[in-house]
Amino acid sequence: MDNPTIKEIALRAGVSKSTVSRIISGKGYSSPEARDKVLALIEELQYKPNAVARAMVSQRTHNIGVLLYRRDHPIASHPFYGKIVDAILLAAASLNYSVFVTTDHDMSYRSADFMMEKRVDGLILISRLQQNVIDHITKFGVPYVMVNGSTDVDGVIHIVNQDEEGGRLVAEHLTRTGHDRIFVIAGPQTHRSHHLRFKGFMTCMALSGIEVPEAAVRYAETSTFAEGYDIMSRQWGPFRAGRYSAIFATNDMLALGAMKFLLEQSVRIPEQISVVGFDDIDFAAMFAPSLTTVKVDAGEMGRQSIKLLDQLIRQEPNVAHPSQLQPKLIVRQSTK
Amino acid sequence: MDNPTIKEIALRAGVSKSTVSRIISGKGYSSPEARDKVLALIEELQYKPNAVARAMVSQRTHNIGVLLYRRDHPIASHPFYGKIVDAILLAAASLNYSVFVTTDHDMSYRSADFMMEKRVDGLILISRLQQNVIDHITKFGVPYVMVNGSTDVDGVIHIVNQDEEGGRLVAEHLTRTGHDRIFVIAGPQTHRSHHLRFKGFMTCMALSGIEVPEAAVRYAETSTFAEGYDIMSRQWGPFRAGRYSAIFATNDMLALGAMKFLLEQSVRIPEQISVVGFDDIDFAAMFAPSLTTVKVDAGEMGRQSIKLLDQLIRQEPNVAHPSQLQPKLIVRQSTK
DNA sequence: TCCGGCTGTGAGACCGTTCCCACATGAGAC
DNA sequence: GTCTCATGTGGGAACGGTCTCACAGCCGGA
Repeated sequence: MDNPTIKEIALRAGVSKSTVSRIISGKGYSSPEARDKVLALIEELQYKPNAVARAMVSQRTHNIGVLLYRRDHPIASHPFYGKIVDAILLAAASLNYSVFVTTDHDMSYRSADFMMEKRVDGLILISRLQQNVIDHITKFGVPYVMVNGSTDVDGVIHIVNQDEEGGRLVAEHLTRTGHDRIFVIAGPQTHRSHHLRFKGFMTCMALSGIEVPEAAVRYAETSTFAEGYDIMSRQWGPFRAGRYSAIFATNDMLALGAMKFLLEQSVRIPEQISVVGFDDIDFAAMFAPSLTTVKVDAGEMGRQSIKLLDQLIRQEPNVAHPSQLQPKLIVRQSTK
Repeated sequence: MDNPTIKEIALRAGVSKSTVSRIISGKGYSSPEARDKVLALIEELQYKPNAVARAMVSQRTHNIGVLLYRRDHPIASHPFYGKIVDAILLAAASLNYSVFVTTDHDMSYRSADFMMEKRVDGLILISRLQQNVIDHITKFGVPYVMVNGSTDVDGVIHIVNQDEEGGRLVAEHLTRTGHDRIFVIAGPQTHRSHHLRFKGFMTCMALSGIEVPEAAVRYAETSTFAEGYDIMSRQWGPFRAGRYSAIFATNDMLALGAMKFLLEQSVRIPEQISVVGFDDIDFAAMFAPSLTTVKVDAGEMGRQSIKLLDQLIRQEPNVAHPSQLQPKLIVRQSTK
């Protein structure tokens, strides 16, 4: 039942464990006879090298940790972050890394410390990590990259979308399609991406000479569907009065929540109100009507993150900081 | 930069590594003076025990592997399986397990073998694993549990929903609300849950004396949104003619796809057609109109799976096979 | 003939823990 | 005064690999 060891193989093959090791790793000399015998035994005994023992001597586990911060529940199943995780999993496998996925709550150091005990080769930090957690991790001296984090930290590889540009794309699309009374639902401004999307949008609107008054902006506490729905329900008065012709929400969840409320009030989208979101989560395309949004390439974020992390781990000389990802406007049924 | 070792601590504290080890583990004797000194050094040097070395001697890694099978892309981000993974992650952390998440494609042994090399303490298999993969894993002698797998395997702990009962709930709900012309979209019948949901539904309908003719059933190749949409678009003729008053799809994705198509044809839901899904993924509640469905407690599945796996790992004498989870009908806007 | 290089092999240190065992000290029982 | 027993400590094997080193043959060239 127990896993056979290299010693076991050596014993049966009548050679030393050094020889077996050499044959397995393929470096150093070995005679064809020894090779055949050992290889046959490996097959027969279903020998699987013990990665723990290997890690012990090589000081490399070939494991990496993914840390997600969670406040509002969804984590792996989050429609956006889940996509990043998926891409990481796939890309990591192709580079022979195994991935610990872990979700840090209540901003403790617990998961991070845990990953350190496990001696991961590197870390990927996703979403909003508190600054103190980042400082804590930095002290370990383990390579890490951030993905779509809440803030930029100097010198840290940070994979992000060109969110400001994305905001601009939205403004452009809405103004070009004739909207000038736009309501904005701005997600948590403490988060880099919500902030920049909002900023990019506002800047571009100002440049177009279209005013977005203070009253037309609502700041959301969270970036959830429920929050979008709530905000819209509280704004129902002005909307019924025809004050606005379009809505921009800084992420899809907020946009969909808002849409849901409007549809329940029998508002026709896009005939009466146009809606634009941001992220292009799967559900954006599935909603009825489907949501016009800005695509953030979560898959590419995941792939880049582990590619860069791998370079850091292997200590490649000059790891290029990645360029920000290009957002892309996706026009669907919710705008006209 | 390098992590301090127990030896380092011992040297600085002027004691042997045995003593340090004893103090850290808390078993065996140690003097208060030694304890103070060692504990202070641990704090000062930020000593973190090396889990790799620990695993080496204890033959327990405290790592578990989660294997997901993926054919159609979504994995961690899958609205249903992602929920299970989330619950696993949380529950595992509370039992001090770290979790490797891995996604097996093209039914290879690769991920499974990889997990074995990493010497995980146990495995959780989610969704459709091919029988040969299961056999392969069984040979390792590593404890594992299945969650919502495609087939029941004898003697294997398998955490599933009472899908047949769920199908019954749907039939009951639809007949009670006066529907007798029901169209069914049945997901892949090779998958246990789709099959049982369908079977439970049909059995109950037959008992109610309401016929569901062959022509009113369409079998889906996959269980995706796109498939639901496609199937409905191909059935548009009969629907337009008013042939059916309700739809039951064996999961939410299929149901939502179907609804999306109907809404695009300006069909009013539920006034003209009622729709019922199965799973209660997050989107079901968010869709407009929100979807009546049967809730499958993915969170509970995740929690049970690691609880049971832990018992298997710790070799507790009699691990009770879990009872199937109770499904619950959730009536929302899509039915009347 | 001797020497150097290539081929093939095994002994043993090492990675960072845990744990068993030996041993030393002091107190209390007889 | 010896014999326990509790307390405290350190040495060293073991876990399963990798890797360095020493060494033994053999061949060819000087």
